[in-house]
Amino acid sequence: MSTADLLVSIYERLLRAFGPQGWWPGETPFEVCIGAILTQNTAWSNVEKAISNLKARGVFDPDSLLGMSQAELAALIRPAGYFNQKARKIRDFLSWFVKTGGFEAMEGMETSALRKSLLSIRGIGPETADSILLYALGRPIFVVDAYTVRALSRHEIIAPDADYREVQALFHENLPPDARMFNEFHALFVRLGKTNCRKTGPLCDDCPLGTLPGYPPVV
DNA sequence: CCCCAGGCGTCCA
DNA sequence: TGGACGCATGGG
Repeated sequence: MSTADLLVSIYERLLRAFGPQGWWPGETPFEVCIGAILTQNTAWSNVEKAISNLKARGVFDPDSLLGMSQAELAALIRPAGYFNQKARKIRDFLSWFVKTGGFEAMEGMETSALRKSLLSIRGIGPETADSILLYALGRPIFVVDAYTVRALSRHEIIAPDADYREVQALFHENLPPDARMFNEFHALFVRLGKTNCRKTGPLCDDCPLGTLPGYPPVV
């Protein structure tokens, strides 16, 4: 079985097991950007609390958020954890966002150039940048996260210590650049990880991926 | 009490 | 380049 067929097979199994996930769990591209920063190494339930604090205050827009002090912002996003760091990250992102010209300007930028620009923002790393590209802007960029790496490595498709670029290349080089499919695929990895793919111990016997027997490690 | 969550920057070899 | 560490709340 080719690597491409293997990846498609995984996608189909996850989709059959869990159904469409309907990501991103936010209403607007702006909310995706803020959520992507807030969810860094943090449970989504905590991010929801932080975002609802901002909405309740009526400050969930670039100008209002930039208009308050970093300490005020930090207090509002406290439930999301790392609140001092994330307050600075949000401010740095929003400064960039305004300077760049907002979503209208971003739409006009080439994906690779936009990705580089996002990565130049302090606090925006590969996963956060790619989440914005895919889920806020609909670019065909595959998002790699801890769940993705864990699932793939536990099924011996990648090495446990494979780096971000390597894992992303596995998808980019073996699947058509379909943003809708990348969207659903990554969300399904998260869905899988939340219940079925523990860090250690035996593979779950009810794993939708089964044992995927006989596949040599790809990477 | 423990462990973990949809990372990232810094420091140091 | 890459491994260790700090950042922090809330849920199981």
